[in-house]
Amino acid sequence: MRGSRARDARGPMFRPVSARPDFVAQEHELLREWAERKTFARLRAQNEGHPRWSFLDGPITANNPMGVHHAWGRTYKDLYQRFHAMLGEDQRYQNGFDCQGLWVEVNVEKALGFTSKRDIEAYGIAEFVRLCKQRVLTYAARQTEQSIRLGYWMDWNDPAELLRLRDLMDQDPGQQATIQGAHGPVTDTVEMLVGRLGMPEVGGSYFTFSNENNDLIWGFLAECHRRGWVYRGHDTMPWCPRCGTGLSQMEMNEGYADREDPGLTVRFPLVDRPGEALLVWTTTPWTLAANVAAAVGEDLAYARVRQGDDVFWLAKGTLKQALRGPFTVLEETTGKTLEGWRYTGPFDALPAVEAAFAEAGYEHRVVLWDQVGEAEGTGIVHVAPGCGAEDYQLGRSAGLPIFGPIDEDGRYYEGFGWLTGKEAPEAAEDVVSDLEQRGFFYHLEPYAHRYPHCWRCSTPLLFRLVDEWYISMGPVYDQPRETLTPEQVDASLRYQIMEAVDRIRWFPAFGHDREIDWLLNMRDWMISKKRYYGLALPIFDCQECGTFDVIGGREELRARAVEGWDQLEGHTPHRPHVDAVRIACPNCGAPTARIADVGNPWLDAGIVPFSTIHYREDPEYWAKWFPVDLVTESFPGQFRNWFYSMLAMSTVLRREPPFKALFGYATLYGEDGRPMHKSWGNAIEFDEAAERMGVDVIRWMYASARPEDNILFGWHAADEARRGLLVLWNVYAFFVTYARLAGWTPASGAPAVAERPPLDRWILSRAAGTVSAVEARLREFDAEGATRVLGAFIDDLSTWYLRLSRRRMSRSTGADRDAAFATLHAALAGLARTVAPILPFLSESMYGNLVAGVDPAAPESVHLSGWPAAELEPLRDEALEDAMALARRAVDLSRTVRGQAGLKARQPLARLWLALPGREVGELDALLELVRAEANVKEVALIGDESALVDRGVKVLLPKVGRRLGAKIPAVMAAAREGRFEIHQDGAVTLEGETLAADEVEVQATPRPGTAVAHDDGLVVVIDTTLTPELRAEGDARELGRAIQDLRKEAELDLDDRIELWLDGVGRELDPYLAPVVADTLADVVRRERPPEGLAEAVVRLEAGEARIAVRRAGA
RNA sequence: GGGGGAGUAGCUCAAUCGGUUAGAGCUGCGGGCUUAUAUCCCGCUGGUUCCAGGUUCGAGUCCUGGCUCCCCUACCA
Repeated sequence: MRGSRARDARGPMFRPVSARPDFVAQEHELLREWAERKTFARLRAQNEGHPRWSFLDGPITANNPMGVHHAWGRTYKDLYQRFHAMLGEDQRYQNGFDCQGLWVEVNVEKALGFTSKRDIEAYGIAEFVRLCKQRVLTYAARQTEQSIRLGYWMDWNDPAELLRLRDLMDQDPGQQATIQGAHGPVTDTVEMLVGRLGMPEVGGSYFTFSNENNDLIWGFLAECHRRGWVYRGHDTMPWCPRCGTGLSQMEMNEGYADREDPGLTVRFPLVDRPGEALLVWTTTPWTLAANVAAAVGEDLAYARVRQGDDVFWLAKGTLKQALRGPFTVLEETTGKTLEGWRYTGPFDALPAVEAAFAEAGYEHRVVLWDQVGEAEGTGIVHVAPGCGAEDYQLGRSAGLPIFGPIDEDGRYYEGFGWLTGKEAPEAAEDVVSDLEQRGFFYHLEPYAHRYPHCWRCSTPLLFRLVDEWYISMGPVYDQPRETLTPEQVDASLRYQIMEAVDRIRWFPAFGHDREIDWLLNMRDWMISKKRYYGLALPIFDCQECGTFDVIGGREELRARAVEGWDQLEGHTPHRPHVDAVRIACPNCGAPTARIADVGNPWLDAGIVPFSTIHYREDPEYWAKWFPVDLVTESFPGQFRNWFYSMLAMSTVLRREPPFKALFGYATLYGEDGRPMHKSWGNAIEFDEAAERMGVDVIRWMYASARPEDNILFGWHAADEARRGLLVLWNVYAFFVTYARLAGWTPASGAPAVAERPPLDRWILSRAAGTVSAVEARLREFDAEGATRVLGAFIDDLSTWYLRLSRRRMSRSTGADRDAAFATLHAALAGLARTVAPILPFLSESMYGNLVAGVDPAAPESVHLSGWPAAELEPLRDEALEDAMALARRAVDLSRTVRGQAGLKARQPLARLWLALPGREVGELDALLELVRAEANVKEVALIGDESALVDRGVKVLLPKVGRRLGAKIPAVMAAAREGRFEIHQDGAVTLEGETLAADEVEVQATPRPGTAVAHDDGLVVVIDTTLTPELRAEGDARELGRAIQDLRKEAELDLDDRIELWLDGVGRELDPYLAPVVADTLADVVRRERPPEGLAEAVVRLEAGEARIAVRRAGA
């Protein structure tokens, strides 16, 4: 139990630690403890007023429970904030929820069973918007709980309070309520309280539906308008007939998918050439009702062909692909000839078509268009300016009549005869059969292509003539950026944004170029949506004189309102209340209403560097925290979404970047490399992952992932990560186990570090180096590099330090034992603090036991303990680290050599010869002793590489001499391989008559065939394979020792149980070597006789023959 | 359709300025060490470096052509 500290005369002792930890249970316990002790609040208080580190959270859409992919980003967000907190820096800790827009609307519609916008209007916009807000509160509460579970330390709202507001809103949004704010209770109507979430007086997460957020976007839009950048576009836009809204360019990219459409070839009879017709191809038959012209390429070759009784015109290059059946070419000409030819359109009789043509005084004719090609179709393009953006452009420049055939649900308008009221895409079949009956049909075959779909509801998009609102991005100059004049940049917002982009550090670095690329290519920003729940665009459009104005804030609106203010008073600035307000048109004075449109949701997220840092209410505060030090999000999509909108808005408002660094990461997939999908069985819910994997394991997986690569997330990957953490845990568990046995605590004392053996000083140096390397990596947002550094240290600690020091802790006494305990304790405590930002639970558990539990003066949480770099730095000794690396490699080589010679590691050998690379090695004697013990040899002898024990080899440094030697290279290399060379006094080498200077070759020791030798980078190890009877006997004794230990384990004896030992069939030649075995195995009594029945016993195969052994707990 | 990037062991990825025997980790198999370990160590298996040409003493690397995949971008009918 935590808190129940064992105490004896020496003070508190470590609490026992299981070697089979339940990480998940431990995490829950620590969450409770942090909550009880208010650890996070204490951390904030501890750093208050210190130098600042400003992190800005990208809002998570509060529309569903949080997924494991969100946990990836939230791991980064939390670990960098924790790291900077340990550096003592003051932070804001404000989470954000993205609240407005189609995401939420679609889900609420689904819940209500709605299928169209008419359903919403019938239901009531006010009610609908209220349900949208309630949904946001529901999932904000849910995601808050999940984030807390992840260990994410933020200034969270109490989830229960969010749900209470939701329920109060459900009863009556107008009722008064009180919530506990940051500085005391706050009372307001429920609706307004919700609108004030995240504000300074309320605290907690920010919500993009807040009054302040909406208000500041109004200010931004008004500023754009002041500069003349806001305009209304009358254009043909991609349109989702289900959602009843246009899509911006940013949204278009999400929804491309393969689709099959009817590829229809129709005939347009020529008015002035009886019996002849143009052949025209389209994949959208429903647009034929809006046909206005047929376009041909001016210089393209066209042919007049006869097929039976028919004569057709089409591009020469398309004859084979477009025509069915035999044909005869009658004539060839260029597109220019066809210009102006009149033809009969397929739906000329429809009233709407007649009216549009009559108004324009126009008849169907052939026009020239440079975009016409022959790759598909007939080389004659059906032009419907009301049904396609390019058609629209052509229509405008050629002065053609422009009319759109469909309404916002995708149904034909009045005036389209039998088509009226039909859904346009579904009408295709009827259109085809109608054309067949009326003689316009030529051919139909399915056509597969990539077609845009609504990214939200997957409905195929239509192209529809609408009014939308835009922010102009300014001209694109056809010249390199560096040659632009300041005047040119001042005239183009996109280049101003690019200047901000240049001033930001992008991780990974390609982000910079990708953002610039987007800015160069993007069109004007479409900011309107014909929907209900979202930012109310503050554009007031006078129906009398056509002037529009943009209102910059709620107060301005109040001041300028001439009617309807009372209906908005007391409400958040959402539809429908805001729709009631009228202002006086600045031009003609007429009462003017707001346009019905709501805003693009990226406006909501883009303003947060201002709204959430109180740009308007507290400029001094804002200036302290802006620009922020870091934003981080998954990068797919965000270069054109959040990153873009923040950059654009900050550039307009401040002409400076809103953040100094951006860290982006890729996409999360299932373990099988495919997107997570419930029906594919590879999806993992966050809650399930947290409770089965443990969040520290999850965080370690995420932190160690390469952020620019997609991550494959799954149970196997989690098991692998857990194995790594268990190594750390077991080192810790070992320490605690033996420290408790020995009664050692930090209060027991230990020799000064300088007095400890090199191995101790080495691991302390490694700990110090690890902290500083981790710090350097985390300062550069390189969590992956940090985990690699930590992993290497854990490996060193476990497989080298602990393995070599184990006996000092389990069997030694006095200063040597204390030095080992103190060293391992310091290494583990330092490691716990270093790993704390990444593994907040595991580190807290270790620290709580190793430090806080035994030292009342220490900070009570690892997260309050500060970054340990400065404390550990004096322990650094890089020369010792280099030397140790060499020693470890020598031991590895000795094992390789033993393997070659068939000698077990347990078999002592008389001698090991070692040739070191030329450089200086510090503390040589101590290290050689270490190698001796670890390699299990009686003596280590140093040899030079000229020793008779090894051959010498020559490595030709090709990069240096390759150019000079040229064609002689193969012969020279062969000579080097075969040992045909002469080494001169000065180090030069002659091969095949070519003399190479000393710096052009590397002379190295190589194994001589037939000896047990291994080498690596100048290091050579040779062993004496001769076994004397004494060595064999000693080896047998050690084998016996191992077998006894096995038996103890098998008999489930405690580590400190004394035993009685039976050795049957063990020869007297082993006697000189049995003393350490008896001591190690804690044997009080040794009986050289057959063991009695019923004991734990085993048969051991020794060099000297089989022996039977048995153990029994002493006194049992 | 346009632009960019990448194809190397069963999987994930290295390989300096072109340098001669293409390496790691994971997986698999064999062996070893160990009363902290679920670990670790050693070895083995595994390669047409996408394909076809070219340049060079030498090509995974450079050049040409093709194939495949990924990313960015894009309503050509």
